[in-house]
Amino acid sequence: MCFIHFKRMNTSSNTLLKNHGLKVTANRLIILEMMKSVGYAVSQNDLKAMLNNSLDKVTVYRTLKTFQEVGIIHEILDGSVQVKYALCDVSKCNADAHIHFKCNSCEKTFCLNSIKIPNISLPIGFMVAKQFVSFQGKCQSCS
Amino acid sequence: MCFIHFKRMNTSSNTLLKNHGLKVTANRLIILEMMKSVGYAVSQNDLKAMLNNSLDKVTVYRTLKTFQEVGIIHEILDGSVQVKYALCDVSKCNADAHIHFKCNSCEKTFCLNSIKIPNISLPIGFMVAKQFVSFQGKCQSCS
DNA sequence: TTACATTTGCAACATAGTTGCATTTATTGA
DNA sequence: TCAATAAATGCAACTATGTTGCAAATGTAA
Repeated sequence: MCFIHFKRMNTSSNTLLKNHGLKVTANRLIILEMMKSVGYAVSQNDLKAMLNNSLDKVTVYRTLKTFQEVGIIHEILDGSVQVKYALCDVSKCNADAHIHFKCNSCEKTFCLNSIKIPNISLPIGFMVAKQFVSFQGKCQSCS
Repeated sequence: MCFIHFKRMNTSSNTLLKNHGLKVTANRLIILEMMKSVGYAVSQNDLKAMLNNSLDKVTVYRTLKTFQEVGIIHEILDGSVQVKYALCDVSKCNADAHIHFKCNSCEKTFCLNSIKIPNISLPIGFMVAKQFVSFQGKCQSCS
């Protein structure tokens, strides 16, 4: 296998995993690199296909779950059937909750990291723990 | 069957269907009445269970799809896996896009019809067709 | 009341997500 | 450097959800 190669290839992915208390494995590095390079949100299946089905779907599933738990990636619900995932911009994902956009032409979903969710006040008694904001339409490249 | 009974039972559901160009059937009336009475958003499966599995899941699926197409109900993405649906407040659902709230205690999701989605400007080139805004946390009754 | 188009339920299939378990792999400390 | 150990991986099998085709049942309009 080529895991030593991978380990040396990208130090930042390597330390990213370690900093979150995860073991550095070939699969985790491959998935991380792939998510970094594509630049848009991917589903479990997208990832598997992008990697030419070289990984079992369960491995992808559990890797994404783990990454999400430790805060390396975050979940995105964009109105399509599958859940998508994207890398967190900074360590604290929730601290700068941003907007997501799904293009109905190219079918890609991505984070608009610079567009923060505005402050919306709810009736008394509501306690907000998490916010989901997704828009659909046409992205810059497609319009 | 009891469809004549149902037809007479609730005139408003009856005319609601007719006004949207739909045939008045027993199943449609039952689903409509159920959604009116529960007061929160339901998934395909929720509905089927609430009706004691008396309807086939395909019927529920197609009925919800039809209702959505004609604008009787709208889709809600609340951060859980399944899509949920709720009755539209007025005929034009999109015209007054509102916020949704999912309570993590009672697990109910509902429309906050009075809280509109604020204007969020995106970078030039983005065309927004649809907006999904959901908050999670504790609702009034549970906090 | 009949004719016709639509709706419904069944069967079957498609897709996504999930668990248990045996094997493989990474990390730690000697 | 290597053995011991805990964690990660792949396979098989399963659950839940969403979807289509088609024949039978039902609603609507004339």
